[in-house]
Formats: sequence, structure tokens, C-alpha cells
Amino acid sequence: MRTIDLLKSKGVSPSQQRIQILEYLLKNKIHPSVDTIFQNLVNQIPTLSKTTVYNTLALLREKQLIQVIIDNNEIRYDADTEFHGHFKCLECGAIYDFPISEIKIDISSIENFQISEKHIYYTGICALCIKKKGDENGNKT
Amino acid sequence: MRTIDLLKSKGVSPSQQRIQILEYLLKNKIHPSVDTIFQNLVNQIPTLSKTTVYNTLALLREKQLIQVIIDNNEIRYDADTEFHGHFKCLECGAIYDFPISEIKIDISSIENFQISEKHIYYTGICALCIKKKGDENGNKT
DNA sequence: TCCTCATTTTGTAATCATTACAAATTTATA
DNA sequence: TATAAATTTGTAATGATTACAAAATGAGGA
Ligand SMILES: [Mn+2]
Ligand SMILES: [Mn+2]
Ligand SMILES: [Zn+2]
Ligand SMILES: [Zn+2]
Repeated sequence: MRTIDLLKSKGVSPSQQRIQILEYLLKNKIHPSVDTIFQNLVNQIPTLSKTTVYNTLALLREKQLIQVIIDNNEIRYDADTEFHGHFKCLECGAIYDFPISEIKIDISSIENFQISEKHIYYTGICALCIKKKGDENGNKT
Repeated sequence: MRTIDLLKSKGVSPSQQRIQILEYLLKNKIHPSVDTIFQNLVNQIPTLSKTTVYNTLALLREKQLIQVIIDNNEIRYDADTEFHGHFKCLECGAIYDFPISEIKIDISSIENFQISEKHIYYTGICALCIKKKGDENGNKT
């Protein structure tokens, strides 16, 4: 489905800014921050305002076209709304996806609760950064 | 174990501020924010500075005496460092615990990653707030 | 085509949690 | 007690997010 139709299907009128922001998220699965999105689109839309990025992301989230990743310092965004886990590398800042097939919880403590969002968020150091560190230590020239 | 000994066991010198902050977290399992902690302790320690609360919490976290709950607006703290899930009520702001016995993930995508923290964070509306809402609608006087 | 009104976008100022930092205080040690 | 190290404090700075009102856009009707 084209981005325009995706927006229309949720009753959102497809302005240039909205199309571009959603398209950026659909094409760049890097869980970008508001600032990353802004920096990458301001070339194509020179008049773009950061407020528009914030407003649009809030709207897209409301319409469940994107999800938000709770992060320590800044919020990051994801056009993949299927349930999956996220791993944030504390070294390079990258956020990786990982699939989750099942969670066993004793729901007795949150029985009758109405759940709207589920976040699985790991932190640590990614394989690339571990390797990089190893190389640095190995190369005692 | 007394709070003082708990601190000593991690090599942290037990100042009055540190004792009180950790003790507060141990006795009040409400996942308080920095501000809640500060407001509740400033009576006992009138000279207490919010910076000290921040510094102490960062130290206690480093020493793994407490864990941090990633939240949308503000960071919340938990002296229970055992792995468990958190549910935040979007209505009243309360954070509930729930036990997790097992998570099945396909680790192939994050193989060789070094994991340091695992967060399971749900949001929604708690049973109390659902009931409250129902009562309000039912009481059409 | 031009006008009008609703929607959307923009820019700036305000907010608010967190951090930086240097001075003041407390604590440990000799 | 004297001295140095560790800790705490208060204030200023930072930085992401939000509020808000003016400017731009765009669809529909005369
Ligand atoms: Mn993702
Ligand atoms: Mn907890
Ligand atoms: Zn990395
Ligand atoms: Zn509630």
C-alpha cells in the first residue's frame, strides 16, 4: 500500500510533511529520534519545522501507524507496529529488533488491567561494539 | 541486613543521605520518582539537595542496589533488583509489579550481544481506575 | 477565477527533568 | 588539632518536549 493510502485508511489527510515523515520511517528501520528524522528530511523540505515532526509523530502514534520506543534520553520511533523486542547498544546507540514468541507471566497481579502497550527493552553492548573493543585491545602496536 | 551494611557490602560509605534514600526505597515499594523521594525526605533532612538525590540514585544504580524504570516523562526507581515486569497506569500514574517466569526469544538476532538490563514495561489502565470510571458512568444521578 | 474558512505548518518562547560545576560542609586520618 | 579527601549543596546550564499564535496551504463554493 502506498504511504498516501496508508494515511487515508486511518482518516489522516496526507500532507507532504506527513507523507515524508511516515515514508522515512517505513524505509529507514533504524528507530530514529525526532532529531534524526528532522535532519534527514529538512533537505527535501527546507521549511520543515521540528514542531511539525513532533506533531506528526504524535498523530501517527495515535492512529497506530507507528510505535514509540521508550528510551532513557530521547524517544525513538518505529513504523513496525508488530510486537517485538528492542535492544539498545549503550556504546553506539543503535537499537536492534528481536522477535519474541512468548512471555509467561502470572497475570494474577494485573488481572482486569487494560493493557495498551507492551515494551520489551534490553540494553547492553552489541556484537559490533564488542568486536571493535576486542580489536582495539588486541592491537597493542 | 541493615541498610548501612547493605551499603558497606558494596563499598559505599554510608552517609546519612545515602542511608535515608536507600531506606526510603526499601520501605516504599511504589517506584517513586526523584521528586517523590526528595519531597518525602526533605522533612527529615531539611538541607537535602535534589542534586544529592540524583547523585545518590546514580551511585546506587551503579552498585546494583537499585534498578531504574524507564518511563515516558520521568525516571522512576525500584529497590527490588530481581527481574520482574512493570505496568504503568496512564490514568493514575501508579506503577505495578508483575512476575515473569519465562520469555521465549529467537536470540539469533542478538547473539553474542552483552545484555546488561532487561525491562518489561506495559502501559494501560489499572483495575482501580477502570472501576472508578465505571462507577462514574453508572451514577447518572 | 477569486473568496472564504478550516486545516496544517511554522517559529519562538516556555516548561521541566536532568546535569554540570564550583563552593561549602562533613568525614577520615595522622 | 591539622590536613586532605569525600560528600553535599545551590545555582546555572542543558536539552528534549510542549504551548501557542501567526503564517501558509488547500478545498469548496460563488
Ligand atoms: Mn523495532
Ligand atoms: Mn518493581
Ligand atoms: Zn553498538
Ligand atoms: Zn490507575
